[in-house]
Amino acid sequence: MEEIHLVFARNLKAIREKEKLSLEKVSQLSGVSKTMIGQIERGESSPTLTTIWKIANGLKVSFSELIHEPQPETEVIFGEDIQFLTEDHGKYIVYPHFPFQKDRRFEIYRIEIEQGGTLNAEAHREGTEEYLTVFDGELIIRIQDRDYRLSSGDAIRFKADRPHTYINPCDTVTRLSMTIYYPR
Amino acid sequence: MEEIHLVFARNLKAIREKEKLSLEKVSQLSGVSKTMIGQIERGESSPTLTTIWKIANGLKVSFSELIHEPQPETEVIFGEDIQFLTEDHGKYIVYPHFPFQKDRRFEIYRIEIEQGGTLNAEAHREGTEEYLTVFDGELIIRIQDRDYRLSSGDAIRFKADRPHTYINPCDTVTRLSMTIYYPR
DNA sequence: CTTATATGTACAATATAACGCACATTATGT
DNA sequence: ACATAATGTGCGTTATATTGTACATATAAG
Repeated sequence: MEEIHLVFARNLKAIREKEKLSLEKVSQLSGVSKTMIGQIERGESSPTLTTIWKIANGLKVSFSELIHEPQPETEVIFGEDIQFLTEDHGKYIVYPHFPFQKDRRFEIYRIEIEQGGTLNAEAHREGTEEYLTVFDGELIIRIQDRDYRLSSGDAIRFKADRPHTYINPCDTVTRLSMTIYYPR
Repeated sequence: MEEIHLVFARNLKAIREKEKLSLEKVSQLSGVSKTMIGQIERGESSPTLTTIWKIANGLKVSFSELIHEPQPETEVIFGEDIQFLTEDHGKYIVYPHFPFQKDRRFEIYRIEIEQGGTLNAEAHREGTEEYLTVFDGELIIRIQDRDYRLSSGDAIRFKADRPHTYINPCDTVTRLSMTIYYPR
């Protein structure tokens, strides 16, 4: 996921050049200093909400035009490029393949749990659902004192707006796909 | 026009309370400090683009949900409440009745020009148009060496993407309505 | 009532956004 | 070529966004 302020930077510069405006002109139109406009365009600064507003008004463009990242029709994410996260002393590894995007309502992760690895997850927002598919090993999902044991090839859907626990009961690694859906 | 960060503040607090989340929880979800969340909600801070992003992601809400100001069906603007601007040593007074809004494409001002008042306006963006209606006095609009003289009751539309000048040639005040339209 | 826990605010310290000015470089005109 | 203006960047200063800790108040538990 590209840094948001770099998206902003690129969009701002594109709009400015499309309108054939100088930094000075944008500065006058928006009431934001020329220096700051330059820094923002170069991605050296993450503008404040009020300055974003000033710029949007000065340029007569919508907020979303400035933060919109053009989505390619096809997108490839290579595993080695993903910045993963770990829990439970490195035994629980999360690969965020498709993080949340405002216009979608879900995000997709890949999870690896080493032998004996465990993770206690807090309750998510009301109505949130999780969809898990196990690819390798065994997985126990504990939800409200109920245990569900899944093997490779199994899948489960459950309401994630309550605490739940992921457990790898075996001595082999467990690998699974996780999709989280946020309603509304 | 209400300050944008106050709109953000209200929306954030509304969403948080709707979800029954504490400041602490929002902090964990977003990775922004509890203190900062509190300050933003109280309108004491104008958050940075990156923190706006963090909050939007943590709460799984769209950017626009946080900056959207619910528009009442009917809105009354009292002249005395308007913060006016002056040019030409106070002889040219601007009352911004309906400033630009992203989803609209125009803004409406009321202008008063004292006797002998003059304003040289820079060229606006390509395609911009102005619609003027004179209510009192006389007005001369100078566009590319052409003078257009208007009296009370007259109106004019012209392309404002070039320099133009407003002149009150009389010894009485000139009052007019100005609508600026931004294409695309 | 007392103790513990949670929730929101006040405060001091730090990081960084924002500004004004000066500089280097590039266009523009004569 | 030269002067002039315009454009974008570097720098020091100021303003403020952000954080962590401590505090106050409320809420729940015993």
